Amino acid sequence: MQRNTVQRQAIRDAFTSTGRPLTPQEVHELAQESQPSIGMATVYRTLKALVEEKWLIVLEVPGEPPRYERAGLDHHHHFSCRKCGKMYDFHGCPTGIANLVPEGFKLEDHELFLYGTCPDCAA
Amino acid sequence: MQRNTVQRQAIRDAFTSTGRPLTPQEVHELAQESQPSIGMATVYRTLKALVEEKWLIVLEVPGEPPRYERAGLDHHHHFSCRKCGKMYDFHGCPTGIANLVPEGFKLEDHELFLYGTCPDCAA
DNA sequence: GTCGTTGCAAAGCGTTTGCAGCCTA
DNA sequence: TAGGCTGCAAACGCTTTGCAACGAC
Repeated sequence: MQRNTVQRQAIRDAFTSTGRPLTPQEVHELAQESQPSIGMATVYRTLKALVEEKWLIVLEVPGEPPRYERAGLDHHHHFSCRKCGKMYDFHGCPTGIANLVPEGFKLEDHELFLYGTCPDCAA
Repeated sequence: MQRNTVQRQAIRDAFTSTGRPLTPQEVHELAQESQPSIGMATVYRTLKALVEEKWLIVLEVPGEPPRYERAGLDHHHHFSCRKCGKMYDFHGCPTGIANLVPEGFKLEDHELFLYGTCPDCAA
């Protein structure tokens, strides 16, 4: 990512203005608001480049297309609301994860997804 | 699923003999051991049918193709080996998951994925 | 014999890549 | 001006679907 083009600025703006994890589709639609002729290939190439330079990270979600969000957040997990589909960050980890793996398995990392209802939808 | 064909029996055998979650690819390879001419289309169609009749359930994994495993198992989670890509079940849950969610969120379910090295690959 | 099932090939669908022209530095 | 970047279209990998032949009941 050596040159600062209007397409790349439009993609970065999509993240800074929304402040939530976005799918490539969402990025494309948001970027088209300022750059109507931008193509999906550019979106994918730019997302990949922004991940490589650690401006974005990939958020893989079970059963959904990958989302991208701003890098630099602390270790956290995600809560997915089953009513509105929005995804929220939460901090902290359950204790004793290391004790769960059977003999012989070497644990390196973990990923926890919580599902339920968010405050907005519970009201 | 009205007729019991040799192809369907081969697919069911793949699950009963391995006892772990399988990708469509793995199912195809295992089924080919007894039915070499079986096609991927049949695998996909049969997996879909077995899910509909609740003999299998779909296991969606972040960043990986979906896997299928026997329905009716106890509550459990999954360990994914980063070397060979195989997925294993393990039982038990970390404690205190309910305490992680912020005020106002209603927790209904959770999914935990562990990543590391399996005993076969650690050797 | 019926008609559910199969294998093949083609079609979809989201993502990646090749390429000629564009435009930033 | 050089060469990184873009848009288009073709290629790709995985999954689904159309269809004629097959075979379980």
